[in-house]
Amino acid sequence: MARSRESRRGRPDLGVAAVARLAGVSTATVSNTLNRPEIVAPATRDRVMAAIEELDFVPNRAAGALRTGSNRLIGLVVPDIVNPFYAEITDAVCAASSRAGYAVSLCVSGDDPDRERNHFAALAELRAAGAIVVTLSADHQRLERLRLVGSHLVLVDRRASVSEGCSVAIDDVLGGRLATEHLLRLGGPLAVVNGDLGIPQCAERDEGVREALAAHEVDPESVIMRHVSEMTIDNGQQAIEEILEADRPRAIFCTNDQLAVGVVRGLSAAGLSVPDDVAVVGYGDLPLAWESLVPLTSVKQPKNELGELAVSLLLDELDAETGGTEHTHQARRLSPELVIRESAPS
Amino acid sequence: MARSRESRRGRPDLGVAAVARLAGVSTATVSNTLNRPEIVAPATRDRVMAAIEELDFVPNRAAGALRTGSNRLIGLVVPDIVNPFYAEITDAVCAASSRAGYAVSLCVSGDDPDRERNHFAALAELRAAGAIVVTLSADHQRLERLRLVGSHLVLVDRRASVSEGCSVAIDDVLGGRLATEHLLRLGGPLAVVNGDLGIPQCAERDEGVREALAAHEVDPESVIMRHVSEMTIDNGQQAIEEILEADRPRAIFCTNDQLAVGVVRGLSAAGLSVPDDVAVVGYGDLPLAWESLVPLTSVKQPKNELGELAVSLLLDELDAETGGTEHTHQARRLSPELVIRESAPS
DNA sequence: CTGTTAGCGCCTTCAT
DNA sequence: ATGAAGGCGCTAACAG
Repeated sequence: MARSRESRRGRPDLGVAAVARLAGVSTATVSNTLNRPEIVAPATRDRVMAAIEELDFVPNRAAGALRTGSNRLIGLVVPDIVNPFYAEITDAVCAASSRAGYAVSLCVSGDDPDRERNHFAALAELRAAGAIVVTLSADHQRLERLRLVGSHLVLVDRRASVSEGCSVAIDDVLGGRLATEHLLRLGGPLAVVNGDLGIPQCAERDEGVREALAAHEVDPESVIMRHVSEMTIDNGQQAIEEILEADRPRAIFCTNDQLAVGVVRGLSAAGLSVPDDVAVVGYGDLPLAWESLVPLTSVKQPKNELGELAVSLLLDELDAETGGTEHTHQARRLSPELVIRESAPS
Repeated sequence: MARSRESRRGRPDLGVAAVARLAGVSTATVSNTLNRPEIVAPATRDRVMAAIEELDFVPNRAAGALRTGSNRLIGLVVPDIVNPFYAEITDAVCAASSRAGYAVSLCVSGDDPDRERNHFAALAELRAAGAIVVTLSADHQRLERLRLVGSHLVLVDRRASVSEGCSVAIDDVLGGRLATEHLLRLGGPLAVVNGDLGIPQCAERDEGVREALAAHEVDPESVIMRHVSEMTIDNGQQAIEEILEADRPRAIFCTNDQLAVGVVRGLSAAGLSVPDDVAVVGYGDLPLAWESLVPLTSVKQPKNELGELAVSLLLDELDAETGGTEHTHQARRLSPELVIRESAPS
């Protein structure tokens, strides 16, 4: 096959041998200057570098990977790249990986097990070093299947049941508590607009609410609890309309920013002022929060750290295998914090 | 190195040879079953498939790539993955690539030439088949440098100066004209809030405005033209405040949705109703547009098609090289369309 | 510190 | 339709 020597657009695909010849050294020395510069004599190293420059040599990683059995490539699976939450995690993962010299293979799964599996098959074929997976709904079994493909994996945004591997998640109980405590200081009746408690995140945020209530000796029965099926702006607006028919809360905690925007909108439509009449706290601190008409006080999830930590846990696991150091799986939790804006000032 | 045979977590890394042995055929037949199933006798094929299944064999793509000189991998460079515009393009690119059996290596460049170059170097080392690049500000020279790395590339969202390669962009002149024509029908004074005309997209949208003006015989001098340095919500709000000091437009075209949201906000603050007193059209059709308090009429850019077309142009170019068919570079332009919502109804 | 050498796993021509 | 064999470019022993 003639083309095999011309993958770089016409120019023949030279190899270490050519560089070695030009520099007057052996191929091993070329390989060493590339992979372990420190063990090569500076003078030789310079000569080799010059030759590389001169020939415009680009090492063929496929060959290296074949030889060493693994690639500096990590897979990233996210359910939805348009969602800013996942987009920010992706951003952080790309940045951290690239800093460590790894490429990132992205798969937008749409939370579809098939696409997830396809991507994993591809990663296995590429002999990727590992993968970072952000799964929305995967059950235990589905996760196990993923682990079986073999590459090391770090789970993001899932409360790891067992420490069968590393994981990074956000402490949503704490988030719920922070939001609730902030609102409780206002003294009036509290309302909570949440999603389906079947969703782990929602359940945890709810738990945080209850913790705060208990700590402040507030009767949970006195709190207006509302659940919507989908956590959208429209449903938020509808929820507040229904609430206002019977009650008049002084403060409302919405377990995501979309709901909060809807609630603020409904409140305004009802002639109520935010935050003067009713204070509102959202969750997620998405762009939506600050772009909102009245900028939202919201629970900020450390998405950057999430991504970075995921990469560093993965790298640690990889280094352990290579360097023989010990690696113990960890289930890390990151603390969110409350960002105070106009919808619920301090 | 003991590990080299254990890249898949403990299980030894079997190869075609093991499969061949189990199936009682030669390695060539295994390879054929994998790559050209149609030329293998169905019976043999089934036996091979069974053996593959049985052994849980995963072909090593690195070896194949080494042999054939290229990988089923395409690189994607975007300036900012959190921006929904680029996120949607990324989404489409991932989907289309994966459908074609290609993996996607993502690089978030931050529009930084260095990161861009790093990623390209990595892609070259991986012998990626090609790359899709969405560049914000790259000058001609920077693009040339990218092409030099050798892999085939498709440019997105840049008006390709010369047809040195394929490109896909949106016809922003048309977008500007559509928006303007829609507003012109209202008859009152028109205002345009745009960004720096040094940005090609802004310049084109401006040109579209002028085209529409000319077509309707409206004196460009009668139009209030305003330019902001950064196209943010805040600047939009400020722009409208300044405009209102001297004028009272009946319709406003903002060249992105952020500006439009700001303008709507400023209008409301001034006690003006949208769209009854003033109609507003945005550009981009981002989530922001429909999440806005008064949902924005906006120019929708076909981001999905952008991404898909980019992939298919790239694949065509690759196939041409492999299959010997002809490929002619094309600079495609996609037409935006106006999405009518409340801020400027029909 | 540097050179020699033997494959990594697969694909592919050539012969059967 | 199938088998045998060589080599893609690089790395990591090991020897010097």
